[in-house]
Amino acid sequence: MKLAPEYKARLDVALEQSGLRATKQREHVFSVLLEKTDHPTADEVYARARADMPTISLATVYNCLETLSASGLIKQVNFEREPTRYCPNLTSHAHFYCKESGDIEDVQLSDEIIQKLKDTLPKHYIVHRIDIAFDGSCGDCHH
Amino acid sequence: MKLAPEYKARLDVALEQSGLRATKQREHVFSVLLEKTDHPTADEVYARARADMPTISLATVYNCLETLSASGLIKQVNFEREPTRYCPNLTSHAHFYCKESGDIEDVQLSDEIIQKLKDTLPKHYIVHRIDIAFDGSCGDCHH
DNA sequence: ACTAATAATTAGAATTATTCCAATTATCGC
DNA sequence: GCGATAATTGGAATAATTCTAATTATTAGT
Repeated sequence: MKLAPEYKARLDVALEQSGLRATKQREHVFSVLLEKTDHPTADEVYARARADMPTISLATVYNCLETLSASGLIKQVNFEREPTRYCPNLTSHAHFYCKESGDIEDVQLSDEIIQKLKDTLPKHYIVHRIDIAFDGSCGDCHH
Repeated sequence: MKLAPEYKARLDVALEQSGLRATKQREHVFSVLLEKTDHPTADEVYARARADMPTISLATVYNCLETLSASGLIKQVNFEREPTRYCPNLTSHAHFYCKESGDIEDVQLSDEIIQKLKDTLPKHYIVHRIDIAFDGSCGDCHH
């Protein structure tokens, strides 16, 4: 679970820009998210992080997820009332949540459709973020 | 805070179809949501409901909001980790959340754009619900 | 209307995800 | 390496929501 040099560099730059320190824990939590991009919850990240860093605390996992989000390295994803999930995919995308399997899939969105959505708003509105979540079944997972 | 006959009829039909009873509390909670469509939270609905029905409990408000949602009379709206809000607008729409004022606005969406979004998914996917939330500032509210 | 069966309401306890707190430990610039 | 500052830690606290068990209301059948 070592962070590839390109991601390590990206992490250092992003934290630096936010005036935050690059700690072992932040690096490790980032690597956990990059390793398996299945949108884990904080608890799941905690469980995975402890495998290699048994002394990390849940509070620190929450702190790291928060600082990584604030630095723009990861995104938070919310579905209804479920626990927040975390995602290192920084491109414009929606999420498809399959009720049958519980899997969450990234759905790439074109700039065009994002623009069309923004165009539905009054012109002077400023958009900081668009969240798009599909609920349904992907049909690939009859169990 | 009396329910207009058309809404009373709609409520009765929808509850009937779900095999649920039309109780005073369900009617009253529905009327609270129709009266001011500003996307109140359960706590806010509770406060407003108590004005005319002082004995209603918070648990009942949650129950009513749940059954009204399940019967398709209202929708639940979630923003990030904030408490769930409730909305009697049943048309296809997104929500715009203004960080400055805290106001939530309905944004009508054309069938065309909804279809375009669905088209980004593999053809065999079945969509039960699409949630679209904008975060930003509406510019109308500099305070 | 009356009764039995079932469903809904109620108040409060329980749960869950998350945040806060105060003490300890680590990091960074010098 | 040292001192200042920031981060981590474990546990307590919080907030929204759900659960539970007892009471009350509604409905269908008589």
